[in-house]
Amino acid sequence: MPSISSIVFTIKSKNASFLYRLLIPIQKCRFSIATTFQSPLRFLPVSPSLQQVKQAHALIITAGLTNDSTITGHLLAALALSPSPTSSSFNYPLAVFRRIQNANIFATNNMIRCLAKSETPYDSVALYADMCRSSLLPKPNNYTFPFVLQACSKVLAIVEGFQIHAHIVRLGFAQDVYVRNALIHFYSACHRTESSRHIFDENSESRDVVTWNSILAAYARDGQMDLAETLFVEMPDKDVISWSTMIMGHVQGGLLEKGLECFREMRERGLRPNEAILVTILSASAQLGLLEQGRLVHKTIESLNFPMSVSLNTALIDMYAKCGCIDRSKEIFNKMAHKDVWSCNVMICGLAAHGLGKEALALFRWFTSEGFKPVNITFVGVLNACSRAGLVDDGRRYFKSMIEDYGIEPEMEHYGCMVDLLGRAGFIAEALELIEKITIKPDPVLWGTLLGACKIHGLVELGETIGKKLIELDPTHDGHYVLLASIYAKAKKWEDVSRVRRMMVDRGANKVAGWSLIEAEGKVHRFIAGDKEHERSPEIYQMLEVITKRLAESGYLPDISPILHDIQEEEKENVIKEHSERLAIAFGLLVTEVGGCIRIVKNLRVCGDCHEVSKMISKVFQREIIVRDGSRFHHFKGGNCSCLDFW
DNA sequence: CTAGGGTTAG
Repeated sequence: MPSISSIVFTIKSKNASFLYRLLIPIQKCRFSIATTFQSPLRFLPVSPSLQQVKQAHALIITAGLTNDSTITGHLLAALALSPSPTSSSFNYPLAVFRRIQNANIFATNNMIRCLAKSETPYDSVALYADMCRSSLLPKPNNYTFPFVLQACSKVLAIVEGFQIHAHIVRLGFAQDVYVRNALIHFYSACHRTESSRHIFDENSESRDVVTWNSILAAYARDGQMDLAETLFVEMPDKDVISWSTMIMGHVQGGLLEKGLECFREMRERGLRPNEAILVTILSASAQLGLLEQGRLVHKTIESLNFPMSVSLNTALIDMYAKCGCIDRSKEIFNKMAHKDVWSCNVMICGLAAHGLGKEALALFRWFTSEGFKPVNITFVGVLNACSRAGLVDDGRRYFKSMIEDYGIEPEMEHYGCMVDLLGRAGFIAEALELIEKITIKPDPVLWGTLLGACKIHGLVELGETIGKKLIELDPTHDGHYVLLASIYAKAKKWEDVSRVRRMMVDRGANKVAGWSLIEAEGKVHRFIAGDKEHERSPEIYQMLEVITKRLAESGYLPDISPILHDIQEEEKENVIKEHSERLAIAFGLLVTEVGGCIRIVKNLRVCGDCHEVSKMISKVFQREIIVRDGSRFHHFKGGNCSCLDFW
């Protein structure tokens, strides 16, 4: 290693930018040695650490080159590309920039770039304004605009952006691809999608992949995926960003299947996904509960030798948890060398959803002992865990601790957890008191939760009061009618049941159609109640008969209370028998290997009778059945359920 | 020296 003085000597005797050669480790270079010797700039690593930049800076100082515009410009460029924050307490790049007496355009542009990436991007716009009016600063050129527009996009400086657009036109940079791309991005960030499109259309010659990607992103941000799709098909060459823009646009817009399909198409073309795509696709698989799809993505990650980051591991943990394999989630989580708040939150929430309240709380205790700081969502998981495990005292304690020890303002979700926890455990008065204490407008969801508690505890009168109130509040929400009806049904008040049912029909409440899905033979099979569309429908109905017969032999009597009362008794039994999850289970028994696990995903909550039947099937047919319903997991095994019939 | 997506939890 040469001494500093010899380096300085070398620099002085050769040229200033030669020092990069000495500073940057060879293995971090972007290009081969042969090309790097021709251009010293290329010795910069892709994103230098702050320490590396400071080493370079130290050498610049000792070499007496702090007034050199070009070398300082390179230093500022390195700072802009550095991943570490450079402007927390004092502005390091600005201090460097101020050392130059007559900054050239190169150094000034890089200063604008640093400010645009800083925590105060508006300063970037301010410096641009200075450039325009001060004779001490150079005039903007084509490189200036992408940087300053990036700042405008970040802080949504619409008016300033408009003015800058005018400058661009006046100074004759309106045809520059980079400038145009930056403008499209700026208008998109300000939700001026039509303006983005206008710039895109203005010049069909001056376009590159980024131009196309920018307009795709503009439409995706605006939720206009149909228009994005049209352009996506039209565009000449697509890169990985084009695909990721489309995939993420679909998934974020709720078109989960579309996102998966787009991913499949990309893979068929032999393209390598990036991390954002993989995380998004795992999230889509998780939301849909498609375990096989999720597993396929996991295998893809492995076969690509993709580097496993914390976020990718977190996405996998979440996917396995939401697809019913909480054990796989635990495995991945335990193997992770580095964990963060997010991965722990996902794990805590996953454990809670699977009814593993005690494990969730144990993890939370580990989490705090490791010095992680819990956030609002952490407590949603913790309170849910308490609720599922029936740990009322712990729940009260954690709720208090959240506010007092961690200074987290409770949100509606936290109150929801508390009302659920108290109501479920029978502390109805306390739950009521809590709802009434909340000064902000009480959420119908909270009352709905309490209504659920009334159902569990058979509180007809209170349920009636709350139910009526809720129906009045939102007559189009079908869930409230259903809950109220089932409260009446539980009390065998059949007239009231049919009255509420009729009311629901008359007022045209948006009834959400219930469905259940199961993955088998590489396909997703979705059933609705009484479904006869499936190609193996006859066999499925035969299987239902077999189930009914074998359950009857072991003493099962169907509970007809949850359904319409004004139909004949036998009919009722049939309607229940053909609930979508029953069809899915019957199909599962047909197609999965003997003794294998059956996994079902439902959009609504499991009804009491289906819950009972699932338990019985798990015993009589000796099958593990895992059902993900609208709010939690049920693991049926040997005649029991993990939710302990408490849901 | 220029640009684009920035994902994941309730």
